[in-house]
Amino acid sequence: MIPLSTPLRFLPLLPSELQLATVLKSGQSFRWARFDTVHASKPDVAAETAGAAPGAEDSKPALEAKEQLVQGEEWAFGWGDRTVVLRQDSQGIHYRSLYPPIPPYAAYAADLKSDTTLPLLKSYFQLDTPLAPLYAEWAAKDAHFKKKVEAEGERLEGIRVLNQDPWECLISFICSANNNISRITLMVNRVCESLGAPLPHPTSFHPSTIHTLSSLSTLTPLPSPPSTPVLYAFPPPSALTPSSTDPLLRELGFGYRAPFIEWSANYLVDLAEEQKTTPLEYLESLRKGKFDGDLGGAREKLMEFKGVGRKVADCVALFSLGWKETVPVDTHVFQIAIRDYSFPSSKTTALTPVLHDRVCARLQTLWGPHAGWAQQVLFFADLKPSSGSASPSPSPKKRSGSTTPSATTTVVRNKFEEELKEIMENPGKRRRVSVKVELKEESGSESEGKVTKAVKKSGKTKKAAT
DNA sequence: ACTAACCCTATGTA
DNA sequence: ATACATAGGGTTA
Repeated sequence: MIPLSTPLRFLPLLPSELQLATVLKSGQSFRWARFDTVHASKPDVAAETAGAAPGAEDSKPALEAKEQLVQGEEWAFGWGDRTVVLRQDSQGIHYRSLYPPIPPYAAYAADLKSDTTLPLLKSYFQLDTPLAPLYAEWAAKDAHFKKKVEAEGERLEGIRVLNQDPWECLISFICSANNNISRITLMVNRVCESLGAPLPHPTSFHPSTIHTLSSLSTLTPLPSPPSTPVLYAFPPPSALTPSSTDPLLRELGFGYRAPFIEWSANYLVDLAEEQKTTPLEYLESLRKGKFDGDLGGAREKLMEFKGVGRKVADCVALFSLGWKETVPVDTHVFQIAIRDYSFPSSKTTALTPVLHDRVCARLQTLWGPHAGWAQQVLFFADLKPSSGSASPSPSPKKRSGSTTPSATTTVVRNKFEEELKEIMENPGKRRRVSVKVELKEESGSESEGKVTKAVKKSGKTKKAAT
C-alpha cells in the first residue's frame, strides 16, 4: 500500500519539555518503533548529512526548498486510523501522518484540512502540562531528586508521563507482570501483527504522496505493490474476545497471561454492553476528574480485570487515565524507596499490599500531586545508569574498560533478540498467525445472564469486603 | 497474611 | 564452555 501522507508539520517544543527518544522507550508504551531515516528529497543533501551523528544539531535543512529530508532517528506508531511519524530536533517535533489509500479518504482529508494529528500529539504527550515547573517543584521538595537531576544533567531532562489509550495500556501492562521490557515489547507487537489493522509503514513514505484537498478529489488509488512494508494498529477489545485468543496468545509467547487477556477482553466488552456504552467509553469513565470516586475507587475497578493487581492498575491509572499522583510500586521502585528514601527494609523483603500502600503514600507526600510523574524520572534514572559519573547504583557487575563486550557476547545473538529486532525494524513481513474466529454459538444470549456476572473475577473480594 | 506456581528469556554464577 | 540458579516494573489461588 502506498500511503497518503500529510505534509511534514512542526510543533515547537523545547527538549527539556519532551525528550522523545527517552520517553518513548521508558517502558510506558511498547509499540513505538525507531527508524534510522535514509530518506532525503535531495541526494546531495543526503550524502552530506548521512554521516552526522544523531545528536548533531544544526544540520538543519540548509536548503529550505524541500523540508522532507531527514536524517537521524524517526519514531513511528500505528495510531488507530493512521501511522504517526515523529522526529525531534532542538527546536521541536516534526510530524506527519500516513493513511491507507482507501477511498473516500475521509480521515486523510480531515487531517489535511485541519491537522487532526496535532490534538492527538498534544493529548498523548500531555503538552498542556509544562514540565519545567514540575521539575522545580520536585527538586524543592526532595533534595535527593534535586541532586540526582543535577548530577545527570540532560539525560534526565524532558521525561514526562504519557496519556495513552487505556485499552492498549491495560493489555500492555497485563503483559508486564513478572516480565522484562524486551519481551513485553515482543509480545505486544506480535499481537498487533496477528490481530491489528494494517497501516502504512514509514519507510514507504514518499514526498509525492502528499496531496492537497483539491487534488484529493481526483485521486485514484495507486496500484499497490505486493510487498510494501506495513505497520499495525493495536487490536480493539472485540478482536481479543474469541475463544481462539488464549491459544493464539500462548503461541505468541504470552504464557500464563494469555487467558487473562481473553478473559479481560470479554469482561470489558460485556460490561460496556451492559452499561450501554463502548469499551473505550467505559475505561474513560475511570479517568481522573470524570470518575465518580477517588484513586482508590478507580484502582478497584481496574483490578476487576484478570491479570491486573495493584501495580498494573496503578500503571494503567497513571499512564492512560490521568491519575498523575499515583506511584506504581514494583520491586524496582521499592528498592529505590529503601535505598534513597530510607524506607524501612527491615524484615519483610516481600512486597505486600500493605507495604505497597506505605511506599506509595510516602512518595506521594514527598512529591505532591504529580508524584507519578516524578517517579517516572527516577525510574528511568535507574533503568539505564549513566556510565560516566558516580551513579548511586552502579551495579558492580559491570567492569569498566573494554569498549566491546568480548567477542563471545557479540557473536551470540539469540533468536529472541533477532526476532525482536526484526519486528521492530521491519514489520513488513507478514508473520501473521491465522486465527479462526469461530463465533461460538451466540444463541439467544441471556438478556441479563451475561458472562460478566457469571465469570466475575474470583479471588478478589470487592463486594464482599472480606 | 503468606507462599508457591506460573510462561518464558536473559543474565549471573558454579 | 555447558549446566544450573535467579530475576524480570506481579498476579492468582
